[in-house]
Amino acid sequence: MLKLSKKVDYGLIALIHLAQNSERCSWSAREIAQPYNIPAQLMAKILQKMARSGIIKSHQGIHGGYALGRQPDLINVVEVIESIEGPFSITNCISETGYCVQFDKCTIKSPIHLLNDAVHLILKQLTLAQMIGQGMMQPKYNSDNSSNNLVTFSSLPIA
Amino acid sequence: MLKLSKKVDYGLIALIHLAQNSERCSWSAREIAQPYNIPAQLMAKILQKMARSGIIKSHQGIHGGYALGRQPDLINVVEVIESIEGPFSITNCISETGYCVQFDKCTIKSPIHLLNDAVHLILKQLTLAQMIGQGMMQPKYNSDNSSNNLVTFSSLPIA
DNA sequence: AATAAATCGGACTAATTTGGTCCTATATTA
DNA sequence: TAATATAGGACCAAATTAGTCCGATTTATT
Repeated sequence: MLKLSKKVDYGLIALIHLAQNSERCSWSAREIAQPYNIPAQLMAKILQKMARSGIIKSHQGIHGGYALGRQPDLINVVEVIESIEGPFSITNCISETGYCVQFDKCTIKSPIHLLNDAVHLILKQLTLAQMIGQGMMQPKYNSDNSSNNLVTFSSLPIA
Repeated sequence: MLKLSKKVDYGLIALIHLAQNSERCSWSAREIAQPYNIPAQLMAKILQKMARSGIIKSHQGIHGGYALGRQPDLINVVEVIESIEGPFSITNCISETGYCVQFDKCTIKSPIHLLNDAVHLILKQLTLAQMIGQGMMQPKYNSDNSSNNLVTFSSLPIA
């Protein structure tokens, strides 16, 4: 039920690892996986997917490995999810493969859409930079006028 | 990945059905399920769970069935999810059965918690009343001072 | 040139979760 | 007392997710 998959968890852990250990410019899948007890081959797969989407960059060969592909403030959680699991959506009826059988009888389309967009926005606004504590969770004013920032983490209780 | 289950979908559809057809005070599981092509026995299970938590009320016997247990504006999506699937959480590590193996090595606890609370809040604020169009998606001002209304649907793009 | 250690990526298997069915018991009303 | 409903546990099926295996390629080092 509305759960983040382990793969995405692992992906986020890897990104945080890379961000917090950027003095070394190449970490192998095994090196990243080991300290967190994550299966190395699985981690490799996840890193490959994130590499394909440009979130991280890879280089092959004997001293190959991974590093961040962008600065932490330019990497958000939606990208991570989508690079690992494909297009983001909270229900099955909003997939690219077509709509569900019940679609025309479905009474929850529009509220679900609303929910979907709300959650999407939250995930899009959470960046790796925030996750590693660069400006994370401090209340901040939303003084800019790019008014698609409708839900901000800074307005949350824990903040 | 972060998907609403079919059971919750069905639960919401049932609630909307009851809310929009409240002139009849008793709908059987089969009657509710049929028009949406939902398996009747499965719907029965879901209704039973919602009844146990008080969201709907049931009465048994030959002309038994279900009706809303509260007014639509007093029923929110978190309750529905939790009545059907148990405690709400976006990751497995925040379960009541204890924390995951990686917990102490886990670097994403606090951002995940943040996410969890944000999504929880959104779901809690979406009521059945909003879903059936009673005040749904119209922009409205947040003039009350119960300042835990931090994220409002009225502030979303689609609104 | 050979070797070692890494990524790349498809195919496959295992484990878990979710969706759905079946069956028996109990309640209620005509 | 018969018919039709809910209640709910046990169970099976389907789908999804997690994890493994393997062969190919890349690249630095010896």
